[in-house]
Amino acid sequence: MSYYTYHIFFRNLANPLKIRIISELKKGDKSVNQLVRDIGIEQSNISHALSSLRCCNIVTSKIKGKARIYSLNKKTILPILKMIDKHEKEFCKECVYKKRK
Amino acid sequence: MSYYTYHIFFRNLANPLKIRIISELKKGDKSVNQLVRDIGIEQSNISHALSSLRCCNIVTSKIKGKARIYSLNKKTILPILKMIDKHEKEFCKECVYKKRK
DNA sequence: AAGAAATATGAAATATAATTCATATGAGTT
DNA sequence: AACTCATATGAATTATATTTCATATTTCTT
Repeated sequence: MSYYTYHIFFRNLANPLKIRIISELKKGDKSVNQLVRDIGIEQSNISHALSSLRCCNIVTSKIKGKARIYSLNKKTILPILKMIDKHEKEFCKECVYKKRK
Repeated sequence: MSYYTYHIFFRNLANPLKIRIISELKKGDKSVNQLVRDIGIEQSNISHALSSLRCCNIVTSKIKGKARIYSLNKKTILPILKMIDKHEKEFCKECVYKKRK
């Protein structure tokens, strides 16, 4: 696969807001407004983030009335995040960066 | 796990040069100079990238004579990259971004 | 069809990350 | 200890990504 593809995909996971959105969508499907409320970040910002997640099929969406409901592509994303958790436990017991923030 | 941790980890995979390095190290362990030659990017640039990969334990290193030999942490990285390949085949048959570059 | 609610989009401003260049450090050699 | 080769590091520059703000679309409601 091209380096560019990885780049585009992982850029989404390298962004705290996008990870935050993913984490909200783990709990269940949500509209943009619900995400705005739950995360406390302004709407256009959330929309931009969603559009980037959508373009890699990390999330999908469907229209419901006036709203657009977003769902997480759990099949791909959950195992990847789980792997990183495992990696961290195994290899990053006392990494420096864990101390920040 | 903290959003910050994901951020730090995935930033490495969201960078074409770092992915390039990972891809070289798949083939086998290499010194900095070997990477410089094989990738054709200047030394300090490679070193900066390696330092960032090292800090997440995506690569490890050991000294051998004057050189420092880098190895890929295959246990974590190979399955993750494989997953993305699979994700792309399954969900991104005609994504727009694939047309670029 | 006019208005309102929900979301998306574009462009400018800002923040963050990558690259470059000069130089430091460290390990082997003479 | 001085020299050389290999690598690392810091700071400035440059490139890239994110945020913000204004506004456009879309769909429902009346």
